[in-house]
Amino acid sequence: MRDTEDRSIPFLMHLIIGRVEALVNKWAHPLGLKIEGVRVLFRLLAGDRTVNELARLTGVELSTLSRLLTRMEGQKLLTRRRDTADGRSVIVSLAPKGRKLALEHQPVYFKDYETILMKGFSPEEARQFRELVVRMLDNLEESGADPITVLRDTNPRRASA
Amino acid sequence: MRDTEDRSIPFLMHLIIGRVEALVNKWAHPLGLKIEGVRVLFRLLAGDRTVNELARLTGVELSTLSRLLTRMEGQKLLTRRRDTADGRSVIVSLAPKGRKLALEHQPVYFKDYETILMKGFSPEEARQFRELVVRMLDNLEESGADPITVLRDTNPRRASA
DNA sequence: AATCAATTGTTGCGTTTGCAACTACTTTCA
DNA sequence: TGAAAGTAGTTGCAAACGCAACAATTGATT
Repeated sequence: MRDTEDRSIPFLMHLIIGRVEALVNKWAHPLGLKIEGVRVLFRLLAGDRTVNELARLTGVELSTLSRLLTRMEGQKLLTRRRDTADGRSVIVSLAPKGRKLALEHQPVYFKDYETILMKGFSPEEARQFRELVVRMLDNLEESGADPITVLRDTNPRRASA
Repeated sequence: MRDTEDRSIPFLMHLIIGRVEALVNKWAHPLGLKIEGVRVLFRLLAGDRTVNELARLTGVELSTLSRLLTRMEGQKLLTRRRDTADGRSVIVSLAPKGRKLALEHQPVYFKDYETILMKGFSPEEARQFRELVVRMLDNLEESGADPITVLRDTNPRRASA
């Protein structure tokens, strides 16, 4: 007998994400990072961000992120400085070492994991999957889940060097 | 400027799952459970399981699951007993209170979250999405990720009462 | 201007996590 | 049969987590 849960879409997606993130973590381990750290690096490649923005954009809880940033600062991957325009905010930027790492790995990274997942997908299937996923996010938002700000992201503080 | 990550399929799915599980957790909180606990209950509805099987089927790490089971046993939701046939295994069964809870909530649960996600999907779109998700799981497995045993589940130890 | 509300980021604290070590039991195979 | 290898489950431990409380700053209201 087969449980109902077996073919539940949220559960299957949960499984997929779990495996993908395990793969990414294994990949990122030699760099001294976990997947959240990788996400932060790649985000910053587009430009500086406040801690809050990073939290929204990466989906990492604020206090967790704060501590993660402390660690990554210790690894010389990024820097934090207080915003002179708004004294509450802290602006996070890539340090040279972090930029190098991000630039080196970003292109492969994104391509690889999508390639694995979508192997054997026709271009039309890939396109449609992507569209359905975005519609799911919209549906979620309408139904009272937390807003998903990534999809209407604002510009970073300062473009990447 | 828009980051590459914004439209990365794994990241978008990560966001979806995060929101869905937050919703489920909010829903499950009055029951004294979190989403993993809910999954365990629903699994057991189909029949008894060893701890190992439950871990594979729910995607919860073994030691985490062991402790979760201890808590749920304390809540009188389930029982544990050693397998007489194989003295290493522990068989987990629903207690009356847990069965009641699971029976009450399972039908709504699965329907609800899929309904939210797939709102506005045509039957054809829903069918195709499901198919593509399953193909993703297969792709993952081929590419060296941990096996995803859920899709070829064996029978439970003993059918549900 | 003065107060009150709201926002940003960090830290304290109790809980939870996952790895590794461990015990207990079973299977293998020489 | 009897050691060695393998498997199931629990627990110790250090690290990580999220909530709530907090200080610092800015915005709104009068």
